[in-house]
Amino acid sequence: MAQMNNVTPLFKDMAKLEHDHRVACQECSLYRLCLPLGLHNKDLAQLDKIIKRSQSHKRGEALFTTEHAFKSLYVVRSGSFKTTISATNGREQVTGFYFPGEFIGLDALYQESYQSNAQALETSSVCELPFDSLQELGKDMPQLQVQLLSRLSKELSGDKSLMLLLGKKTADEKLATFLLSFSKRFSDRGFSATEFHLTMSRGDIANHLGLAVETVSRVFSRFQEEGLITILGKGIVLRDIAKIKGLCG
Amino acid sequence: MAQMNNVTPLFKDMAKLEHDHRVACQECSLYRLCLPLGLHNKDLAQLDKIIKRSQSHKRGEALFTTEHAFKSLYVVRSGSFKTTISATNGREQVTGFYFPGEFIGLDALYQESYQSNAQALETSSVCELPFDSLQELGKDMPQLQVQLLSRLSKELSGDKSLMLLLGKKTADEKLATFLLSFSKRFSDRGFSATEFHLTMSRGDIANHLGLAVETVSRVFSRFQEEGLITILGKGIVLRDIAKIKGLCG
DNA sequence: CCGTTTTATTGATGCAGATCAATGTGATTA
DNA sequence: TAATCACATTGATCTGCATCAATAAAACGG
Repeated sequence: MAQMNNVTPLFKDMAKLEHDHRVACQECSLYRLCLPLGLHNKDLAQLDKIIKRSQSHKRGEALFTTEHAFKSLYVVRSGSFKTTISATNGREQVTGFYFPGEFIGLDALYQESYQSNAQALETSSVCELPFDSLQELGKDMPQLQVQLLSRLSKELSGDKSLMLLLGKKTADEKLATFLLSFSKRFSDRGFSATEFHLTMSRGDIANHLGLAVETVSRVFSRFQEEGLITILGKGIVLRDIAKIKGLCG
Repeated sequence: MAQMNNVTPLFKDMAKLEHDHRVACQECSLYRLCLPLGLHNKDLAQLDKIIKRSQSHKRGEALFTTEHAFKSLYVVRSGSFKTTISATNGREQVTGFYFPGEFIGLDALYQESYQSNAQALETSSVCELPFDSLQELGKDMPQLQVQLLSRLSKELSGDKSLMLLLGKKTADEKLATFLLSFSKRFSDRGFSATEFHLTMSRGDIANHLGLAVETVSRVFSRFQEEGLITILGKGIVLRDIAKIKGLCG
């Protein structure tokens, strides 16, 4: 944990924080953001046993797709991922971005089949939770179930906000909201709330927010002219958070 | 159950199906769509004990709002509801419509506070599940937890599809998708897949799909001209499901 | 390191759907 | 059953953002 709180250099992003893949939950820097929160030591040890700590996934590599058989839930360990779903005609929607400590695959529980595709945005690693084992474990560990419910509920709540964003907000509001949401998530993880890297492409951002790439570029440029932010390629500095907040609608 | 499967008259909507508020889960016509599915008799009896079967809510009445203290989850028993969230500036987004057997309030679990407002669209009733009791019960009833997880996951999955709809679909595609989703939900409940009542206003539909009321009206009218549907006020007849499917994108 | 490809920016134009406006229709109440 | 009110339809106009087009600047592979 110390590891994370001490590191907030300019544009040092989370991918840099790779650590030993085998470190147990107790020692993991993500502990306080992650599933095991609130479990007793004994339970934690049991959970620890079923977790597979996978090798890293390279940028662009799929963690899973809707074609794969459902087997596991995943928690991001380092790096970042995006999830997408596709319409029959090939159009895609980026349904979410995922950072360390966040769950991927929760929408697969119902039907026990992946409903989306998950792809690494940079070199990233995950903790794999085989669903069978997790369910088995859950039978004698109500606290674990509660945690899972809580995670699902949190994502649900976030998705409802995204519906508001997609359905009712202007391009400016969408991007302001997007920037603040990232700011919050980075700062929750011990990083700067005002300076960070966007690990995804402008295309991914645009897609996620229901905009065209060109619009994202233009709005970012204008925000910069207006002194709200500074853009350095994928790096962003928030210069006036108050004003950005005012733009969220 | 018989009750529901036998009833598919033209435009007889679900509100008409009101039944004794005190009927137990075992005898409830919604059993096979509802939470208790898969519970043993003994567990079911226990669940039954904590459920409060509320009096009916009139059209427009709030089931809960974000102002209320979180206390319970709800399952629609008869009628229908909508949920909304509001932006700071007063704009609202209709985040969902809910029919018998469907859960309301799942996004409140995380934070244990209601994140949305729920309102009856017609005279409706619910089964109230006090969260404390539910959690208590869940400790010795893993199957119940699994059911809850499954419900949450289903809603999550639906919301992701809605993100695709809101972010990437045209007005025609949105409305075609909307009509088919309702067709499916009605037919799942033993009603006609081709003839049903829309219990919500055009405004609610428009809002939910990220459109203006006028657009909804216009597209419905054009769909009618093209022989896809027939409109009789709030009543809808789907005349060419295949073609409507083709329009969903 | 250079050539190639991908991604991002900036400008010019077009259009789907919003907004504005007027009228119609069905519900509710007295 | 008329009066009122909320909701729905239809037409005319406007606009935010998409799309098209042309560079520019990174990222990548050899």
